[in-house]
Amino acid sequence: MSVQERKERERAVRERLIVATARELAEQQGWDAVTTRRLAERIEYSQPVLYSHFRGKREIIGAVALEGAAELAVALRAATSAAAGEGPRARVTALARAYLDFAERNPAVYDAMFQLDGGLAFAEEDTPEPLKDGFAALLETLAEVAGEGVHPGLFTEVFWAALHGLATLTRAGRLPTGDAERRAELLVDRLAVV
Amino acid sequence: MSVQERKERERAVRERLIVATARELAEQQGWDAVTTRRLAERIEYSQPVLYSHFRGKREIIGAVALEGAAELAVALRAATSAAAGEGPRARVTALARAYLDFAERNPAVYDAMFQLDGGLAFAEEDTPEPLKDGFAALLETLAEVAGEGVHPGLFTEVFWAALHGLATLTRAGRLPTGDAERRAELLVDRLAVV
DNA sequence: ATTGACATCCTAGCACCGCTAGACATTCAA
DNA sequence: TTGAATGTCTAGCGGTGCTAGGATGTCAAT
Repeated sequence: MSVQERKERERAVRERLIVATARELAEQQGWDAVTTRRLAERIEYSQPVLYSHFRGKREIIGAVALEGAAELAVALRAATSAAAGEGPRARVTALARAYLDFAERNPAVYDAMFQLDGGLAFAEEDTPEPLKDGFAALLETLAEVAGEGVHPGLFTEVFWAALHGLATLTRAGRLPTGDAERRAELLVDRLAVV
Repeated sequence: MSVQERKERERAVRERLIVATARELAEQQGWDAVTTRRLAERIEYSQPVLYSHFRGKREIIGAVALEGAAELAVALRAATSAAAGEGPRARVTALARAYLDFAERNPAVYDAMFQLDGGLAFAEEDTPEPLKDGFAALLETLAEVAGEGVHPGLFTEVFWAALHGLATLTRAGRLPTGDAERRAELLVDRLAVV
């Protein structure tokens, strides 16, 4: 059965290549430039090969989104644990900064996660693990500043929504550039109960 | 010169028809369904007529966005002035509710304003008047709860971003349905200084 | 009234999109 | 050696935004 195993391995490699290439292309030229033709050309296969791995373009976006969610969770935990000894206030600030930083550095991935339709289920039973984990990473740090009598999950949702709003409006040019840091500080000041 | 005036009037009418039809179609079936062919068919003209009014589809989206911004400003002012005698806290709550309500009732228009590319300039010198006015409507009510030493404009940006995050994440199914009201209350409780 | 210039509008078509049917080659078990 | 199964490709479908160029109508000047 070694032959079959090798084939499966090669298939898995190619699938990762597709996702990585889609992501790269999206970061370089935006998601509009990620067409099945261009993507196929870049991986040096024909278009139908894409459809032997994914049901369609939307699933490819979904795959990039999952990859991004896992990375975001890692980045958030890295930031908060780096500020572990500095009290909840500093941890929340670090969390917010890390979140906004991720959105700014990986705009296409961020879009795949929250802006585009990747066919993923959110806030439901069959929500993929990386997405739940990303939310969990937020919850871990935010739970301790939710305040008395406030449900930590609800508080996390609100905090997350605020960060998401800042991230998207900033990047879409809807907010003046330059004050990003001050806005983040104000948000943490007000929302977090320390 | 009356003939020419009549023609200009008719042109203006047709332009409004295009925008209204695009909006209607978008609200009924989503922006994906708003193709130049379908739009042309609905207004009972051929496709090229659209391009004698707008440079392209993006400008049509932009026109819908401007219309929406004006309506949003009206809705926000109506809500706050209805709660005029109830203190700042009640006014801000009414404002937040009105904003989220508008986003929920007019999803396609909201998308045109903040999600899609309508080719509009935001937060710049040549920002169209309706957009500035929409922000102004927020600012009027929020300025009095910005808190000491906090720039009202900056505070409004943060508050707006939070509302925007709630609106988009809720509608995209990224947040559990049903708790929308509690999230809005929490947001007002924390952000507004009363 | 006729003519010519101008404005208006439509038909037809471009290049591109996501996606798929069916032909072709290759690989493997009988 | 052969037949089936697997893998990949070419070619094409119906759709998209957008536009060139021709047809039609309207007007002022003769």
